Amino acid sequence: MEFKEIESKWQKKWEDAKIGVPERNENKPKFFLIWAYATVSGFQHTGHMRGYSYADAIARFKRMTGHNVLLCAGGHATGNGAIAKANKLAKKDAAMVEELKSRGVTDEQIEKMSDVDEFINFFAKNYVKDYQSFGFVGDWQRFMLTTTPDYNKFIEWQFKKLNEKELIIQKPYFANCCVVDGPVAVDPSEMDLSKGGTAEQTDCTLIKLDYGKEQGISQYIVVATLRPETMYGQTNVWLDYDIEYVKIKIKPNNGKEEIWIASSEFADKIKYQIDEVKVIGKIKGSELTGNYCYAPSVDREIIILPSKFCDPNIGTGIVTSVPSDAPADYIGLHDLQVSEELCKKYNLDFEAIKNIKPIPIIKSKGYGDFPAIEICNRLGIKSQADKEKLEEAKKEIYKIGFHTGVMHDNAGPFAGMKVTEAKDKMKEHLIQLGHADKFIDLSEEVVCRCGNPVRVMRRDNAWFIKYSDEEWTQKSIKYLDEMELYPDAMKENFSSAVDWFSDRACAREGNWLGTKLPFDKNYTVEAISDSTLYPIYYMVSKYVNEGLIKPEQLTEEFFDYVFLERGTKEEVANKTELDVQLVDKVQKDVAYWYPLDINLGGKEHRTVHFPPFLLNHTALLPKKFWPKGIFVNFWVMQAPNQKLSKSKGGAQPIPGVSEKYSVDGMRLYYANAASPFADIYFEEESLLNYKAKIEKLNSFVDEILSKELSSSQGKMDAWFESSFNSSLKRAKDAMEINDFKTTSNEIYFNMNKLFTTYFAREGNNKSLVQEYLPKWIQTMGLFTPHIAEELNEKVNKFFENKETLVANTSWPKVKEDKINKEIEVSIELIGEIKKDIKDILVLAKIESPNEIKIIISPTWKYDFFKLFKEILEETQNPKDIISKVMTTNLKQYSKDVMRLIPACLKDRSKIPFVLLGDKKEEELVNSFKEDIEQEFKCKVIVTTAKDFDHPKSGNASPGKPAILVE
RNA sequence: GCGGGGGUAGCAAAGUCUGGUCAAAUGCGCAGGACUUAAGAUCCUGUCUCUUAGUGAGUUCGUGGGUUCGAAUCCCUCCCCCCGCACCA
Repeated sequence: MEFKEIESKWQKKWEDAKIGVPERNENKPKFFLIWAYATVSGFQHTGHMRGYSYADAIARFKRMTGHNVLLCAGGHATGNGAIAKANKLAKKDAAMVEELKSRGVTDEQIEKMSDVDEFINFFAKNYVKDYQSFGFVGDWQRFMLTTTPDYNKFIEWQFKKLNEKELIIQKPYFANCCVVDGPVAVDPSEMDLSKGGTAEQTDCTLIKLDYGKEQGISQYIVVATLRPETMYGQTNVWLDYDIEYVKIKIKPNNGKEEIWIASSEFADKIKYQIDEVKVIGKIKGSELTGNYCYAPSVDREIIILPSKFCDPNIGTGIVTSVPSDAPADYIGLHDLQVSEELCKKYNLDFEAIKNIKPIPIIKSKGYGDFPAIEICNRLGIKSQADKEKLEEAKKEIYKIGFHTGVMHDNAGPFAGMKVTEAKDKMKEHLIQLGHADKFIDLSEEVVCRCGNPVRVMRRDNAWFIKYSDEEWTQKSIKYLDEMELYPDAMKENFSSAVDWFSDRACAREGNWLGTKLPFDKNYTVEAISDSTLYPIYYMVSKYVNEGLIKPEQLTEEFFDYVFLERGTKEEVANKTELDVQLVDKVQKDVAYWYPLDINLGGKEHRTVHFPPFLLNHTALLPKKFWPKGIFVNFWVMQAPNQKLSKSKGGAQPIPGVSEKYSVDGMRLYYANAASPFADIYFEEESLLNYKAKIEKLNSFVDEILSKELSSSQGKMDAWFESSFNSSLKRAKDAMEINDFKTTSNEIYFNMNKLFTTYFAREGNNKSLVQEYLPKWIQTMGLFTPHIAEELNEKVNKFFENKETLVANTSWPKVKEDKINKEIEVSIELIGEIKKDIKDILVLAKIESPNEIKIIISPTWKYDFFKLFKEILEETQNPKDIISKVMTTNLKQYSKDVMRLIPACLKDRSKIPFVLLGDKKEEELVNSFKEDIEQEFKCKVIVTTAKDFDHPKSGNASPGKPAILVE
C-alpha cells in the first residue's frame, strides 16, 4: 500500500474541507481541547505524537458526536534554550549542523537559524507540519508562540491581574545561577546546562569551630554538615593534609566580621550567598593538622586530623568527625589509631589519638550506641579505601538514624527527642547562638551551557507568585471534584500536587526570551509562569495571526473586557481603535469556547505544569471559565527506563518513523498497545504488526466488495446485527471515558472478527453489508483516519453512495432494538456444539461418523435454572437455596438438584447466561441441522432427552445439548 | 525524605474502583490444520497441569496472612520495580 500517498491525499482533503477550523455556533455544543505546548528548541519525537494522537482521537470522536470541536496548539520558547542553540549554530557547532542536515535542512536555512527568531520560527513551522503529517486536524491558524509581542501583552496582563489580587510577592530566594548568565534551570533535560542536570540543592549547616583570633577578629574552622543533630558526638575535625585552605573575611548574618577557614572552592561559592566575602590569606592543611579548635555543643577543644576523604568541592572541604554515627569518620580514626607510623608521619601524638573515643549520641532501631562501628564491622570495611562500602554504610545509618533515631541523654536540651525533630531544632539553636550558619550547596558540579560554573545565589528581592495562599489553594482543590481527571489516579495525585505547589519564583533577571515583568523590567517571566492561562489566548491569537489586531492594541482594557467582561466594548474599541464588532466577536468567542474541556499533557506535567495551570484559572477567571478536564498520558520509552528525549538522543525524526511504520499504524499502536496511562516501549516488531493490520483491513474490505452478495436475508443476519450493535455500543461507551484500548479492541479486532465470522458462516446479505460495512469504516476514523477515508471512498463508490468524508460524518448510531442477547447466544451455542463434536471425533478416534444425535436438555432443567437465577438475586447461601428449590415441584428431581446446586455455586459459568427454553433451543439446533450435516458429512438427528432414553441424555443441560456420535 | 504509580500466563497487556459467567479479554509469539507448485500473506484450531467421547478435576494473577458461601479483585504484613520533587510545555 502507498501509505504516504494516501496520507497526504486525505490530509489535504481535510484541510480543504476546513474540518479543523470551526465557526462559533451557539446552537451547537462546543468542545475545546489542547495539548500542553511543546518547547520550541528542536524536533518533536514519537513520544509527543503519542499524546497528540489521543487528543486528535478525542477531537474526532467529539466532532462525530455532534460537537463543535476546537483543537489548538502553540509553541513555547521562553527561556534560553533557543538562544543557546541558535548561538551554537552561529558558532557552526558541527554536531548540531550535522543533525539538522541529516533531517534535510538546507545549508541556507541553517545559516539563517543562527538568528533566534528564525530558529524558533523554523521549528514552529516544523511542528505544525508534523501535526498535519500525523493527520491531526486542528485550528492551526491560531498557533501561537510565547515570544511574540502579542503574547507578551497577554502575559503582562496576566501578571497585572495577579498583582491586582495581591498574589505577586517579593522575598529572598536561593537560585541556581550561572555566574555570568544568571538563573538557570537545573533539571535532567539540561536545557540550560552543559553538565550537572541531576544536581540538587543540599541544605547544609555550617558549624564554626573557634580557632583563636587573627588581627583581633574571631577566627573559625568552618565545617559543613547535613547532620547538625550529631554535633554532640564530635571528637575531632578532618581535613586534607595536602590541600591549601583559605582564610575568608566574612560578615555573616549575625553582622559581626569573622574569619573563616575553608577550601578556596567554598570561598567561591559562599560569596554568592553571604555579602562581603574576601579571601585574605592561605593556610595549608598541614599547618592546621594536630592543632585544636573549640567545638560548640561538646564544649571542648577537639583535634584537627588528616584524612583522605575531604573533597574541597564539597561543603567547606573540612568536616567534623562523629565516629559514633559516621562510618567514614570511624574508619578514618581507626586508620590513625592502629598506625603509630602514620601518626608520626603527620606529627601527631599517637597516645592522644588512641585516646579518642566515640561518643554515643543517637539510639536507632536495631543498633547499639555506636552504629557506625557496628556497620563497619558487619560490612567488613577495613580502611578509608573501601569507598563504595563506606557510602553504602553511610546511607544505611543515615536512613535508620533519621527515621528511628532518638537523641541520647547527653544531647542537652534535645535529649530524648526524635532525630527528625532534633535535626532542625539543633540547626536553629546553633545558628541562634552564633555557632552556625546556613549554606546551600549543589550535590554535583553544574556547568552552564556557556561554560561557566553554576552556583547557588541568594537573590534578595526575587518575584514570586504566592501559590502558598491557603484560601486560593483550598478553593482550587475543592474544584477538583468537579473536574474530569485522567487517569483516575490523578484525582488523588493532583490534589496533593496542588497543595504542595508553594510560592514560585516567577521571573528571572537577565536577558531571556519571554515577557518582561510589567512592574520590574529587569526581570523576565520564567517558563512555567508564562504558560498557565494561555489556552484562553487562543481566542485572541486567531485575530492577531490574521492581522486584524496589532500587539499594541492588546491593552489591559481589551483583555479586561474580552476575558472578564469588565468595561464596555465601545470604550475598548475607542481606546484601542479596534472595530467594535471585532471586540464583540472576541468576547463572544471567549464566552462560547471557554472553558477548556481538556488539557492533555505527558506525565511529567503532573507536578510542574498542571497545578499552576489550574491555579491561575481559579485566581483570575470566573468559575464558569475554570478548566473542565486534564488528561495525562504516559511516555514512549526508548528502552527500559529510558525516556525519549531530544537532548539525550535516541528519538527518531517524525517524518522518518511515520514513513517506516505508517501514520495509521503508529496511531493504532498508541491506541491499542496499552492503556494511555502506562509507559510503552517503542518496539519495531509491534509497530510493524500494526502497520500490517492496516494493510489487512484494506485487503479484507477489497475481499468483501468482491463477494457475490445476495438480496435475501440469511440466518446469520440477526446475529450479526445484534453483535455489531453490541460491539458498537461498547466502543462508544469506552470512548466516552477515553478508554482507547477498549474502543480500538472493539473496532479493529472484535468487529473485524464479526465480519469474518459472518462470511465464514455463509452470511451474504447485500443490504446488511451495505449498511454495516460503512459504519465499521466510520469508527476507524478515530484512530486510523487515513485508511478510514480511503476505505470509505472505496465503499461509497462501490455502493454508489454519495461522496462523504468520514471526518465529517456522525458516529454510527447504535441500534439498541437490534441487540438481542438470545440471538448472540444462539450462534455461540451452535459453535459450541460443532466444537464439541470435533473434540469427540478426535477423542473417540472416529474419522467419518455415520450419525450424530444432538439431544436437547430435559425440560425440568430449564425450570430449575430459571428458578435458580431468581433465587440467586435474593440469597447466596447454599442451604437457603436448596430449601427454596425443594419447596417447588422440582423436588422430584432432588437427587440431580442436590448435585447441581453446589457445583453451580462453585462455578458460576455452569449457569447458562441466557436461557432459551427447550422449544427454542430445539428449533435453533434444527435450523442449523443441515449446516452441521454438511460440515461433518453425515446424518444429524435432533431430539430431546424426553424422547430419547439414553445415559447421555441426562447429561444434557440448557445451552449444552448432549451429543452422541456413531 | 516527601508525594504518587505498579508487580497478571512465553512476551506485551486488559481485568482491580462496582468480589461471583475469570483458567482470566486482546495482540504478539509458538504448535497443528486449510489454501498454495512452494514460500509469504491470509483464514481456522489449539496454547497452565492432568484427565476425558466433549459438558471433568487440580493449581495459578509478587509474598504471607485475613474477611467472605465465594478473592486477580476488599483488608493487613513483607519483598521488588518505577516516576515526580520547583525557575525544565
